[in-house]
This record gives sequence, structure tokens and C-alpha cells, in this order.
Amino acid sequence: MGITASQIRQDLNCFGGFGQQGYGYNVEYLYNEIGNILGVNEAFKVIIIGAGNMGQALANYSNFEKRGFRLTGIFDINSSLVGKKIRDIEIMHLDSLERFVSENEVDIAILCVPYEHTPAVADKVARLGVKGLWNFSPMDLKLPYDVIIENVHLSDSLMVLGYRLNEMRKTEK
Amino acid sequence: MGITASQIRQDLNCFGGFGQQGYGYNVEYLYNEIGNILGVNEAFKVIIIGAGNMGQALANYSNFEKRGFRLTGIFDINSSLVGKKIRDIEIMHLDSLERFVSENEVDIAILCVPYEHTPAVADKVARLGVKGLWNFSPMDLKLPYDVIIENVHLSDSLMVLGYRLNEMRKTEK
DNA sequence: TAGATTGTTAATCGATTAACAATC
DNA sequence: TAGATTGTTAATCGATTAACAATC
Repeated sequence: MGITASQIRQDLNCFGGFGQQGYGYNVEYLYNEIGNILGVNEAFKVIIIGAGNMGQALANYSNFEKRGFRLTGIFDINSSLVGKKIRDIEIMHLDSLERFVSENEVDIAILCVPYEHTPAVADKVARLGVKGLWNFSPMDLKLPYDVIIENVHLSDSLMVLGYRLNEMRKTEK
Repeated sequence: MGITASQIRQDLNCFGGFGQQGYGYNVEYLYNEIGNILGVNEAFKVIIIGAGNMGQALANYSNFEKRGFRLTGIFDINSSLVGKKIRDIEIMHLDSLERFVSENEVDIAILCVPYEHTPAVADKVARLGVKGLWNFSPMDLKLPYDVIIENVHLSDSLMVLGYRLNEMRKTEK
């Protein structure tokens, strides 16, 4: 993985000692403990807001379930999408979000709404008490509430790729 | 942005001096120069491989065009998708990839194929001479060729969110 | 005991920040 | 000249790496 043994020991010791000097690590135990640290052994209830291509792609991506993220609801304002089912989860109208959140525990909201609607939707979700936001809009979302926000900036990654391609070309000339 | 003035000056000086001491920066000129450094003023020809939800989502995301990434082809093995058009780009069968790449310049291939097919598809694309790969499969793709690979690991970001939510809960208890 | 492996301290490296010189 | 702003060197900070002690 391109990581030194030293670094792994150093990193693990930020959270405690998981091995036995002279003996080694119990791999299964360590794997589990790392899971506990990351919280993947917790069960998070997740909703998706915005059932466009990105929202549907994420809804269909079942790998998240393995990490303890369970999709419990999908919301959109497009009435032609409302009622449609994705992996047994019915798409609901955004208007019913408030009732849903009050009746069901929701830990994380995945925001897949268009750029211009993102701040308003994020604000609404946060005020309803959802503590985790996963934002796919190309903006650095910040909120004045006690909310954890992870911004996914795909274009950043693409620009890094472009930069590196450019550099390669320069050095090859 | 949470960045000190010092850091901006330091970073810019990695690439040269773009301002005038005592006078300031010409914002328009600097903006353009940063674009040149990042390569967003170049025109990259991009193809998408895999026209599932993620591939379609990226194909419809027109913002990349603004940064100089022009979508020129979409490929899939699912024959029910072949022939369909996304933003005027016809989905082609993966079998015609080789001919397409030889007849058209392709700088970047976006890989949106299922996990198990990723290494084989990546290998094929790289051997055809595509120099940039943007990989959306949850694996750290590495190839023995002179190819630039950017891996997008969405689940990493989600796990960070889970970790931070967990931490918040712990400290609040 | 000898070899092996983790925990922990020390050394090194790189990046960020601060200070100041150069210039308008 | 005085004030303001960038370029560049020095100081600080944090993370990575190396060294070694502890232990099986």
C-alpha cells in the first residue's frame, strides 16, 4: 500500500495498542477494532435526496450496506419519479421529508440535488435534525449548525488528472 | 477558504511570480495562469466506459465541459443500452472501442464498470494508448504502463463521515 | 538464548506560518 | 515618504521515518 510498518504502528497507537510485543497482531481482532474506530460496525440510517442519475447510482450501489449504511428513503421533487422503486425503496416527494424524519431515525442525508438548490435543501435537512450530510454538489457546503458535512468534489479529482496529464506531456516533449 | 495569505504566496511561487510587489495581482491574468497550470485551458477528449447509473450521471454532468473535458464517446457491453443517446452522444458497444480510439484522439477514459471487470477494462484501455484513467471502482487501480490514474473512492469519504459522526456522539455522551 | 514483532521515543523530513526585504 | 502588497527566507509545526526498548 506504500505505507511503512512504522507508520502503521504509529497510526494504530493513536487509538491504543492492539497487538502483543514479540508475538504479533490478531488479524481478526485488529480488523474488528479498526471497524469500531471507523464506525463501520455501527448501523447508520441513510436517506438520499435527489433521485437523478447520481442519486439513483448511489441508491443502486449496494456496497455501502456492507459498511453499515442502510438506505431507508429516497426523496425528489419530480413527481414523475415519485412512487418509483429503487431496490425496494420507494421514491417519496420532498414534501414528506419532514414527516419521514420525525417518524424514522435518519443519521445521514446524501445530497444529490442540483447546485442551486443545495444550500436550501441542506439547511432544511439540518434543521430537521439530521447530523450527517454527504454533499455531491460542487460547492464547499458549510452550515451554522452542529452537523458533520463531507463534501465530495468530483471535479477536483478530474482537474488533478488533467494537471498530471499535462505535466506528463511537458516532460515527454 | 481557511488558507493563509502566506500559503497562497508560497504555493504560487512554486510555479513562478504572478504579481507585482507593492502593486498586487492582476486577478484576470492570475486566474488564467492558474488555469494553465491546472490544464483546464487544454481540451481533453474524454470517453466513458460503462453506461450504468454512474456512467450516465457523469455523462449528464455538463459542468466538466467548462473545464475543458469534452465527452466524445460512451461504451457499454449491454446491448439494450447500445444506440441510446445521452446528450447527443450515442452509446457504442465496447467491441468498437479499439476502432474508435484508433480513429479518434482519446485523452481520458472514465471507468464506470463493475468492480470485477475493472482491471481487465483498464488494461485494455491503457494498451490502446489512452493516457488518463479516472477510476470509479472501489479499488486502488495500478497498471504497469505509463498511464495516469486517478482513483475516486466514494466509500472512503462515506467512512470518514461515519467516523466523524461516531466521534461526535461519543463526545456528546 | 536468539529471533521476531509491537510499543514508544527520537530524528528526519516537508509543509505551513511568520518575518522581512523588495517594490509600487 | 508612508502605506500597501508580493516575493522569499527563516521559524514553526506536524507527520513520517528510524531507532530502540519491551516482550513473546
